[in-house]
This record gives sequence, structure tokens and C-alpha cells, in this order.
Amino acid sequence: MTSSSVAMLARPATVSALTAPRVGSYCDHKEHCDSCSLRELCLPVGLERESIRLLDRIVPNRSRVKRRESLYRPGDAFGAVYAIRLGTFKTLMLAEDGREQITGCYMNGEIVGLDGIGDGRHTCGAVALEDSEVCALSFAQLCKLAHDIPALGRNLNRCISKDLCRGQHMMLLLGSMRAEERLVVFLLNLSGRYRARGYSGSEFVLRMTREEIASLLGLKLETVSRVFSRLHGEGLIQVQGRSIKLLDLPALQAMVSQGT
Amino acid sequence: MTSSSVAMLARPATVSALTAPRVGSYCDHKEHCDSCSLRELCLPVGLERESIRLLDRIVPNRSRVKRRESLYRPGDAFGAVYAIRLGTFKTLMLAEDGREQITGCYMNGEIVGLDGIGDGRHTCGAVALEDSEVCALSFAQLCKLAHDIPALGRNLNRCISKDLCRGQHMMLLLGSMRAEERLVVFLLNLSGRYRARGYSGSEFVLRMTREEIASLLGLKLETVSRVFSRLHGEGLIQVQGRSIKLLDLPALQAMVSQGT
DNA sequence: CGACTAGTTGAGGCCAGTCAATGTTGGTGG
DNA sequence: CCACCAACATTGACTGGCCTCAACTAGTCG
Repeated sequence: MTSSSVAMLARPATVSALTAPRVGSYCDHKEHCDSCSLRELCLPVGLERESIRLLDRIVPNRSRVKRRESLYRPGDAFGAVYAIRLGTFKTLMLAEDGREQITGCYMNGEIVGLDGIGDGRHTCGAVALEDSEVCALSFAQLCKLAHDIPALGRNLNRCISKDLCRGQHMMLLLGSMRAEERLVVFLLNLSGRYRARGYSGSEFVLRMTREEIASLLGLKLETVSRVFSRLHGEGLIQVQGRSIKLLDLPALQAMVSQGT
Repeated sequence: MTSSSVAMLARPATVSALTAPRVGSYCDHKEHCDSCSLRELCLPVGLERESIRLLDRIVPNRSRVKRRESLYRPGDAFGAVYAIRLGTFKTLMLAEDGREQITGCYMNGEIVGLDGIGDGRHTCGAVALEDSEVCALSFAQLCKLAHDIPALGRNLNRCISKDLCRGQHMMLLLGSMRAEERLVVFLLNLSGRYRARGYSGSEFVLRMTREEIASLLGLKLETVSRVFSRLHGEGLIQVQGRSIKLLDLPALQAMVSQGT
């Protein structure tokens, strides 16, 4: 089952797109792990050259995923995890009544799909927020390789655990913060992650709609819009559609580190 | 660092209790994994006899943790994960301003402490809700052993990933459900887990105070109390302090699977 | 240009929070 | 064994933050 899923990824786009457009198309160029700019954020972090070469051998060509396309859907059989090479993804869960809750936002260098390891089935879905590219890693092959490269196994464990911590932080946010705090935490989080990637941490473009941000933060889109406007009015940020400029980082930090 | 942490666990109670009462006391009897009633819920699940014997060798004697004692605290160095042999634990996060958010409730056969793998430091704390017993597993030793027993490594990965999924479900709950739904989901969740352990799934005793339940569900204690009373009034449950009886499981299920 | 999607803003309502008083329970020591 | 106290829980009245509904604007794409 794992192999078939990965085999599918290697097939040309048209076929899979007609049946189930999970992974859009196939990239003809191969970027190797050891020359990838995300080497230090992704699974290879800290691995020695030779180990990276071995890892590289199980990484197939990158796959393109177009905006709005699903990488996997809730309930899908689990076969691979995906390293985001380029772009942004949201993960979402479906309630029994069909409501959709966005549970995370992942950017390049991060891994999605780890939620499927538990019981061989994805509990979440992952959808591209913009045209993106991922490296699909067969989980079976990854495990086999991790056995030969202990450091890779550790990195894998770390990735899952970090995702777990991310979830804990979201629970803290959803369980105990007011709308304004949630949004500020969200912005500061993005800021830090962009900075870690060498982009500006004070000026960036949101990849999500107001509605998606609202879902992620447990709010309604109007509330998100209103809070943006209020922060703008207070001179703390500048908002122009999805373009965000954080004008007063210290003040924003203070808003979430002190009560109220 | 890992070894020292585990060494501490093996020391008699008085010493560690005086300095840092992380793990209360030390049990003089040794229960072996292969005769443990939680074999099928815990890490050994599906392992062959010989593998379980090897795992057993790195499991030290059980440690007692008294009610209200911390197994580990947010920020503690990570060295071990803990299999709950007996009792119940809550995990909690601290906000920067000191607010405390309960992020989970774990019972026997479950593993806590996995959040520390990510960056070598626990993001959460774990506190016993009643007098409990845990098997502390040195993570370093566990990894070493997982290398020799691939199935154990898979189980470990599964445990972390399942915890991740648990978090996703909590996000769904916190992000999109109303007070009543949250509480019903919580009760049904407990019900299922008690049933999986051979206890009654329709009649059990809560280990948490109203305030703890409220924190876990992102509510206030008065709201929890009110919703309990309302459900009681509607004949769906029977509440007597912390004793709960679920009187109409199908109706409760229906409340959370249909919108509203 | 019209249809559509995304975003903003306002008015009003409701669910859950807040504050406060009272009741209940369980552990402790006389 | 019972009285006492503190922690836990319930209930009521009121408030307020966020949701709902709705109107309107600004881009975007066929």
C-alpha cells in the first residue's frame, strides 16, 4: 500500500489528476538534499554528508501541488510523509457533521503527514495554499533508512514531537486567549518562521484568507477582520489585504506575554 | 543528562523528595512487562515474547507518584518517557503570563512525556490526578533498543503520532464546538477509554475537578457545572459530584455528530 | 462588463464569562 | 465520632466579547 501510493506520485500528472488529484504534477528536475537550501530545517539537519546522500536516494523527484489541491485527505491511507520544498499548506480536520477546522499552517522546510503514522490513516487533510512543491518520502523506506542512520531516526522522532508541541501551543491559544491575543500570537509565530527562513520577519504576505485564519484561531472571519482593523488603527500593524507589516514588534510581544 | 535523570528515579524517595519531588517514591516490587495487564495498550503491543523481555530489562522498578505531584514540569530537561501503570495524569502548559492550560488527560497504559523529544526539554508538565505509578523509560535506552527491535521503534513512532492526533482532535473541539458539545465529547472520550480498559464505559468517576475539566475544554468552571446540571436535567447523564453515569449514550453521540 | 470571491463595517443578539452567595464534600484533629 | 475547615461545586444575576446577519466595497477573471 505504501509503495502504490508512492508509485502514484511518480506517475505523470494527467492520470492521477483525472482520478484523484491528490498530487498535481511531477517535476522533471531533481534537486538533491545536499544542495537543498532547506537542508538545515528539514529532515537532513545535522546529518553527515554520506547519510544525506543515502536519504537523497529515497527522495523521488519533487511533486507539484497546485493551489487548493489536496496532498492527502482525512481518512486517506497513510504511506508517505511530505517535506515541503516550496509553498505553504494548511492541515484541516473534519468534524462528524462536516464542519472543517484548520489545525495548522506549514511552510517550506516543514514536514506534513506525520499524523498518519499512528494508525495508518491520515486524520487530517493537507491542502496547498499556493502553488507548491513537496518531496514525498515513502514512510516504509524512511523507516528502513532510519534503521541504518540512527541520526535520521532521531530527526524523524523530533519532527513528530515538535509537531506535537505545536499542537500544545495551539491548545493554549484556543483554550485561554482572547481574539486579539490569538491573532497577535499567530502573526508573531509567522514572523519568527519567516525570519528563520531568511525572509523579513516584519513584513510578509498572508497565505490564508480571513476565513482560514479564523478557523485556525477558533474565531469567525468578521472577528479576524475587525481585530486586524483595530490593530491597524492602533498603529501596531499595517494591513493591506493580505500584506502585513508589523510596525511595533515589542508592543505586540507585550500584548501576549502580559495578561490582557 | 539522560542517565542522571533516570538514576534519580532509582534512588530512594527521601532524597529526591527533599530536593525536587518530581517522582515521589520507589516501588520495591517489580512487575514485568510480559505479565503486565497493560501489555496490549502500552509500548509492548504486538511485540514478540523475546522482544518484550528485552524491553523489560530497561524498565526500572515502577515509581509511585502521589496526587498533585509533578512527574515533570514545563522546561525540565527531557530524559525519559513514562508509561502510566496505574492512575491518571493531566498535562499542562504555562502561558507566558503564568496562566495554566490543561492540554491532556492520560490514564493507565498511556505514555506521557513524548513532548520532550523535540528539543530536549518538556514543553508541558505532567501532574498526577490521583496516587499513581509509572514506569520511567530512559529515552536513550529506548532508542537504542528500538534499533534492535524495529517493531518497538514503530510502536514508539505510533505513540507520538497518536498523541499528535489527540491534539488535533482537541483543536477541533476547542476551535469549533460549543460548551455542551465539548463536555459531551469529553465524556464520550473517557467512556471509550474506560471501556477499552475493561471498566464500565457508562459509569465512572472523574479524576478532575470542575476547574480542571474547564481548563481542558477551554471553558470556565461555572460553565462546566451548569452544563453538567443541564444534561442531568435532560436525563442524559446522572451527576453526583465526580461520579458520572451516562444514561443515554446514543442521544449523547447524536449531540456531537449532528450540527447543533 | 457582470459574476464572483474576498474583505470591511455596522447593528443587534446570545453564549459563555464574571461576580457573588450559598451548598456540599472530604479530610483532620479534638 | 463528630465538629470544623477548606476545597470543591452549584446556582443566580448581570455583563461583555464574539457571533450572526446584512449591506457594501474592492479586486479578479472569464
